[in-house]
Amino acid sequence: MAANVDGAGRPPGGPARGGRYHHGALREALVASAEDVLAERGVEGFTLREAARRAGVSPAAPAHHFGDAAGLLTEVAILGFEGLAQALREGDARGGADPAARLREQGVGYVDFALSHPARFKLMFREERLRCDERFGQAAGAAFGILQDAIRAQHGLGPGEALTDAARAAALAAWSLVHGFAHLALDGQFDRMAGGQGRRVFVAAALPGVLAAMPGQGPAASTKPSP
Amino acid sequence: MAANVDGAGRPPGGPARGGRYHHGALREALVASAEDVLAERGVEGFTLREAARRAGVSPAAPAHHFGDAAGLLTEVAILGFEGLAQALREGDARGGADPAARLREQGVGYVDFALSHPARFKLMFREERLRCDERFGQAAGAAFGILQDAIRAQHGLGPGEALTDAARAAALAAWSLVHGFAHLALDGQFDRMAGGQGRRVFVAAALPGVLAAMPGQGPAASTKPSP
DNA sequence: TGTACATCAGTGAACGCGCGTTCACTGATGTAC
DNA sequence: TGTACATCAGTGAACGCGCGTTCACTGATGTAC
Repeated sequence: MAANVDGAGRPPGGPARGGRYHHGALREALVASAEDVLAERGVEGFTLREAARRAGVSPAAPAHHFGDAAGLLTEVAILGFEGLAQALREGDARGGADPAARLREQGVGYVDFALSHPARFKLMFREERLRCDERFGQAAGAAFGILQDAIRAQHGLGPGEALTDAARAAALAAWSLVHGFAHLALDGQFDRMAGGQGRRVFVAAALPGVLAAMPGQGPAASTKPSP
Repeated sequence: MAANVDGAGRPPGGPARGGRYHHGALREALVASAEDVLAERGVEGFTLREAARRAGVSPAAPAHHFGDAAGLLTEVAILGFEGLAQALREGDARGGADPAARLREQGVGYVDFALSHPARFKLMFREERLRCDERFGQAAGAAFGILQDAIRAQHGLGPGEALTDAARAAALAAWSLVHGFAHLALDGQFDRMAGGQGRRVFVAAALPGVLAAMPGQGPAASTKPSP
C-alpha cells in the first residue's frame, strides 16, 4: 500500500532518492513506509528500523523527525483519524438532511474506512504503542465530533450543545456497533457469517436498530432487564 | 491476579516451590503467571521468559509443556474462551425461556466477562500471537455456539439446525454490538460517555434494538439504504 | 553577487538489552521384573 | 521388597538475533551582511 506520498516538498527523481544526501521529504516518506510495514506485518511486527530501511535511510534518521518509534506511529494514527473523520463527513453528507440517514451513512463510512485501511485502523486503538498527546486527542476527538453532531441533530440539540445522557448513550451504542463489526470483519468473521448480505446493507439495517432502542428514541427500548 | 491455581497435582509447600527439583504443577503455574504478565503488561509486553521467571523456573522449562510462547498464550486464550462460554451460559440461564431475554443476558455476560478479564479477553482476539489450531477453534466455536443456540430459538429453528441468513445476520449484529462495546469500554470510552447508566442497563437496552432491526425480526428494519 | 557561518538533515558504527530457543546435562519418578 | 532402567521434568549456560537509541560526525542548505 501507498509507498508514495503526495507530500508537497517531494523532489523529483522517483521514490528512491538518487544518491542525494538529503532526502527532501523524509517525514512523509517515513510515514508511508511505516504504513507499508504495518500493512504487511501488523502493529505487532512494526519496527522503526524496518520503516527507516524502506525509506532508504539510516536507522538514526527517523529520530530527527519523530523522536522515537511511538512518535512515528502516532503520526500514522493521527493521519488515520483524519482519514476516518473524512469518511464520516462524506457519509454524513450522503445522509442528506435526515439525522437517521446521516447516522446510518456515517456507520457505513466507519466500516468502509476500517476495512479499506485495516492496519491503520487497528493502530488507531493500540494506545500502548502511541504517544497519546494533545494532537492525537484532538484528531480522535474531531472524528468523534462528527458523530456527535449527527446525534445532536437527532436528539433535537443545537450545534455544540452539551449531550444529554440519552444522546451520549445513543452515540456510544452506534459507535459500539460499527466498531465491533469492523473488528470482527477484520478478523474474517463477516465472511463466515454474513450470508449473502453486503456490509452496507448490514450496517444500514442494524444501526437504526440500536439507535431506535436507546432511551428517548422511541418505544422499542422499554424492555427492562431482569435484575 | 491469580498467582495460584487449584491444579489437582499441586504438592504442598506454598506457591514458591521449596527447593524441590520438580515443580509438580508447572503447567498450571505457567498459565497463571502468564495471566499475571498479561494483566500487568498487556499482550504487547508479554514474554515467555518473564512468565517462567514468575513461576520460579528456568527459561527453558516452558518448552516442555507448551513448545513455545505461542503455545502458552494459546492455552491462556483457550481457557479464556471457556470462561467466556461459561459467562454466556450463565447469562442464557438468567434469561429463562424467552429467547429475547436469553440473548440480552448473554450480551450482559459477554461484556461483564470482558471487563472482568481485560488482558485475557484482548488476548483471545490477537490471533497473530496464538496458534490457531483445532483446540483453539473448538473453544472459540463452543462459545459462539451458545449465542447461536439462542438465536436459533428466536428464529424458530430447531437445535443444531442450520442458521438462515437472517439468523446469521442477527447473530453477527448482536456480537458486533457487545464486542465493540467491550473494546470501547476497555479503552475507557465508557467512563467518558455513559452518563449515569450502568453497563447492564446499556447493553440490555441496545441489544434488543439491533436484534429487532435485523431482517425477519419485525418491521423496524425495513429502512433501505440510499444507494 | 560573494562569502562566512549557523543550522538542518543525514550517516554509520556502536552500545547494551532482553528476547526465544537450543543444548548437553541431571535429578526425580515410576515401572517391570 | 529390591533393583535396573527408561522416561520425565527440570537446569543453566550459551547462541544469535534484531531491536531502539546514542554518538560524534559531515554534507547540504539557507541566511545575514
